[in-house]
Amino acid sequence: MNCLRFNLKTNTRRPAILPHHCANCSRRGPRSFCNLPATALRDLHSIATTLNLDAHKVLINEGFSADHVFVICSGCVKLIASSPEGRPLLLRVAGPGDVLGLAALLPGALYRVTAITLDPCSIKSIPRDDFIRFMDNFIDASHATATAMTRDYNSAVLSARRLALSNSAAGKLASTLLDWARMDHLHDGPEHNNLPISFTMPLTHEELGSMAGISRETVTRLLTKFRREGLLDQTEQQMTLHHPNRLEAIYS
Amino acid sequence: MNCLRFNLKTNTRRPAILPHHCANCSRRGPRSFCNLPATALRDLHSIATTLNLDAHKVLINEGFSADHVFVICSGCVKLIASSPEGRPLLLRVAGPGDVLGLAALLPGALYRVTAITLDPCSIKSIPRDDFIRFMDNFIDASHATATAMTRDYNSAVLSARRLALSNSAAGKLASTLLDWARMDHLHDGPEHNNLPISFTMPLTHEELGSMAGISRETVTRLLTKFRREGLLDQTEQQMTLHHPNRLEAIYS
DNA sequence: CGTGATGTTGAGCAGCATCAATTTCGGTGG
DNA sequence: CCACCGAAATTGATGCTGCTCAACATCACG
Repeated sequence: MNCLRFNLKTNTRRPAILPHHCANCSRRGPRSFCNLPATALRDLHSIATTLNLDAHKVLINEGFSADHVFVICSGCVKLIASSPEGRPLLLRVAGPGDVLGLAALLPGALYRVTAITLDPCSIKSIPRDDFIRFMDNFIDASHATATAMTRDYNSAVLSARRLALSNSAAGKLASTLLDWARMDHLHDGPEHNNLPISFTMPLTHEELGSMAGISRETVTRLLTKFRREGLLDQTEQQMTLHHPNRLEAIYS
Repeated sequence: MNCLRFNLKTNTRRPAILPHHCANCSRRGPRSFCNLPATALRDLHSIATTLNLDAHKVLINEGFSADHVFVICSGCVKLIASSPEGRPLLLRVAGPGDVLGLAALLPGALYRVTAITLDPCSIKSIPRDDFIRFMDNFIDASHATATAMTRDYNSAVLSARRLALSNSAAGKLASTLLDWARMDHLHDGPEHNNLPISFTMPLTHEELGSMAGISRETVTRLLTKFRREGLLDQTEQQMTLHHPNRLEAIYS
């Protein structure tokens, strides 16, 4: 299998970062936090600082005082919960339009996760107090924040469920892949169809393992097993699940 | 060991439910959602319906359309994420002052967890639209909601971490107990002391197991092992952790 | 005193983590 | 252009942990 990480570095799907005004942003999708009225966008732009980060840089450090909120303009960021002794747990991968660091809304709170860029990123950074004022001024903004927090919460619940529900490694990996696929295709039609799903998989086996709660070697073994059984295919970073239903049915 | 569940039924610590006005509520603590100015409380009271539920009743059903927000006035409610095949995962136990069903803030969202009362409960039920209007009218209410959602999120992350970080059952159970203890003592002083912690444990071994991601029998075995090693004690529903640090150090 | 839910303890087995060796592949530098 | 390097992927062998099954004890309640 090819090396995903290095393909990423030369990937041109995400173009070079051009500083731009939020009001003219073309990357904004319907599910983006920054899908807001023009007046709110102008305010948001005025209180934000743009960061341009290389790949593999630490954006948020678990345990540090939460004083900034971040909005991803471009690039991917992985969110990790860790503890001194244990291995890291990859909670989710955030993309353009996602908001990070919402724990900062609570006075005196600490960041509960670490955020690390997967590829070069353009990210807006907003001081806590300015963001709270922004929310209080624009009801749309406060609704968008609630939406973002709900998404965070749901994805954390999915993570927990994944790790607990199935006792077999195969089941954990299968539901990790399914959760991922569905996260990318929330806008699509009916949920429980059996059509093949394609999505971008920018993670290494190690990272996938820390997302499913299993070891790197087991990820390799299971992916080859799934491929042999015709359940999925992978070329470059594109992963295709051919029989979502059959993956769903794996629990032992 | 004594039977926790049945003790609970005859437990008088939580008095019989008396309908009362939110403004005069004596149960309201500093961390309660309903720790709000009098004007907001009057509005909250006017839009809410009070439910009095017996123990072991279903309050929220996973997968159903989220159209109500709930505020717990008295009693305990367990939050469960489940899936058709797997065993249930107990995410957390909510108590007085907690808010449930915040997924209802998103239009068209579904409840992602099931909520079941552990003992007789008094719970306020608020229709989605009224709650959103309430938030928009009172900035304090919208801040309190953000606080509640952050607590939900943090507790979901803790659940996920618990299940993933340690590969041994002992580690999972230990961190479950520690998380629980700390949830009850957030207001206390420094975090990393080695003083004994006492708290109420209203769960059966089965429920503890579904919280830690281990089997009922393993819970029994480990609790007796911990007790023999002097790490904890349990009389009735009171559990005392004697050496938090030593519990913390368990990872294999 | 029967019943059902819960707690306790023991024995055996399978699945997965772990360790170890090898391959593949991009990038780098001569 | 080739040799080297390091990161990631792959494959095999082995040991141990905790799940499962099973039998029994205990308790609350009707």
